[in-house]
Amino acid sequence: MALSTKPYKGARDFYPEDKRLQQYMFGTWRRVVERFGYEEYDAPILEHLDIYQAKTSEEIVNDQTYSFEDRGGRAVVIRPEMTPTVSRMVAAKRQELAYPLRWYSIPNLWRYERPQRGRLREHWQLNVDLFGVADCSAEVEMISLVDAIFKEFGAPKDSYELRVNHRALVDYLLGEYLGLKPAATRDIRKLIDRLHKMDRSSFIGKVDKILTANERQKGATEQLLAILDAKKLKDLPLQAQKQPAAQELAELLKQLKSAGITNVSFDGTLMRGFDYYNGIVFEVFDTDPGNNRSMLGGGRYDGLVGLFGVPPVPTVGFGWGDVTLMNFLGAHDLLPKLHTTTDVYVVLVGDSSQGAQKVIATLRNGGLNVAVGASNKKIGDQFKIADKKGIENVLIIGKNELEKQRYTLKNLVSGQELELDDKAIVASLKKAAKAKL
RNA sequence: GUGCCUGUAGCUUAGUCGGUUAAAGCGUCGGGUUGUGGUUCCGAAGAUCGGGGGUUCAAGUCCCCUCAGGCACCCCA
Repeated sequence: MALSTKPYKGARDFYPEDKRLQQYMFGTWRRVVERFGYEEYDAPILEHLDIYQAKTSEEIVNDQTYSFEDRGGRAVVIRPEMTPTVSRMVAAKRQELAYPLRWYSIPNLWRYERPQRGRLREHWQLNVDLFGVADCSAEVEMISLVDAIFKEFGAPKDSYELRVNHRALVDYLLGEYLGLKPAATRDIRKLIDRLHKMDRSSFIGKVDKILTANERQKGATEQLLAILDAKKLKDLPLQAQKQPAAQELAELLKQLKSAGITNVSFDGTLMRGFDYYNGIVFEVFDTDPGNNRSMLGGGRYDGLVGLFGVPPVPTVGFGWGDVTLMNFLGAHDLLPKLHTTTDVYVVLVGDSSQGAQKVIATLRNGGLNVAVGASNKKIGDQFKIADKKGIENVLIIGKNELEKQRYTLKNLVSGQELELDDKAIVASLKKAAKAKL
């Protein structure tokens, strides 16, 4: 029986052309995030199980992690998300770090689940966190940063939508305003999270099952629907609008507006799955109907660092998956044409290999990326290989060239051929490379 | 974990009511006289039709099982 050539289920091989795209995406992420003053960190892919048990989400920890016992009997997990890890790192150096702390990472994460569109078992995720800012200027920065990344990818404003909500506002509305008990609040919150996947009547049916007869009689169902239908903060009940959480959201929207970010709106149905969020939460949706899941999400989690036995640090962060980003870029025709990093392919004619070494070294010392063809192949074949690899320039080195110390440089795109000495080749190719940028 | 759908050359697919040696495009490889690719022309290789069982004179085609993949749910990036 032959071995399978497929990669592990839900994971991807990255052939050079795939890797090129990945590096484009990661490079764009890095560039913008660093423009906002964020610094890159990293951590091991394995973590202790218990750092997720505290605050992630029950289902992820129990059913969706790759977890095992190591040879020393320790409960180990392949990280399913980065937030607990970075919180652990901050907690470990809680006293010596200079706040606010701006950190980012692009880790690969694993979750054991059935793969489908926009969701694999292994994915890479841009994680950006701002530690030490308690007011909503942190959220303003975070969302501005997200918006700047979209612009850097060339995304038009109508291709994505930012939505915001506030955990404390949700708690107030469900708890104090509607008067629901904590257990019912939690169930309703989970139900709201799935609201857009069902029709209104089945949603109402499920709400009625959670509510007590007394609550239903008092009109809690209708009140809940009215809240969820709110398109703006001003559509909410007056008492709710006076809540600090609502005022914080209003402040956030106001500041984003003056930053020129207008495709952001309040969405009372936005919940987010992780239990650790305690303040403003936000998500970005692709407006293409083919990608109807949230592309990235985040929010405030002030309590997580404190779980490691140090004073808490107010924190806002988000995660953005490479799979959802790739689907987005594809749907909106934003994938760039990417080329090999090799500048020139040397075609050796006959027995010229030894004589060509000096020229090749000169090109490489001059900063060019040079791949060398096999001299036992026919010239036409070497050209074909260069062309297939997408290498734009071919340098022919044979007897004639070595005698004259001038070599034939051919551009495969334009078809133009030049006879130049080694210094002139370096200058010419460097100039061409520069013009491309 | 639950449900639905799909498996035919490396890839994308055609294959009639079950009927002889399973077809095409792309790709790959070779060639169109020995120092020029991409375009073009000629040619070749490449498929036990995912696997196993069954029905039948006859199965790529029908039935069952199984494996793999996709989609949806759950959850989430």
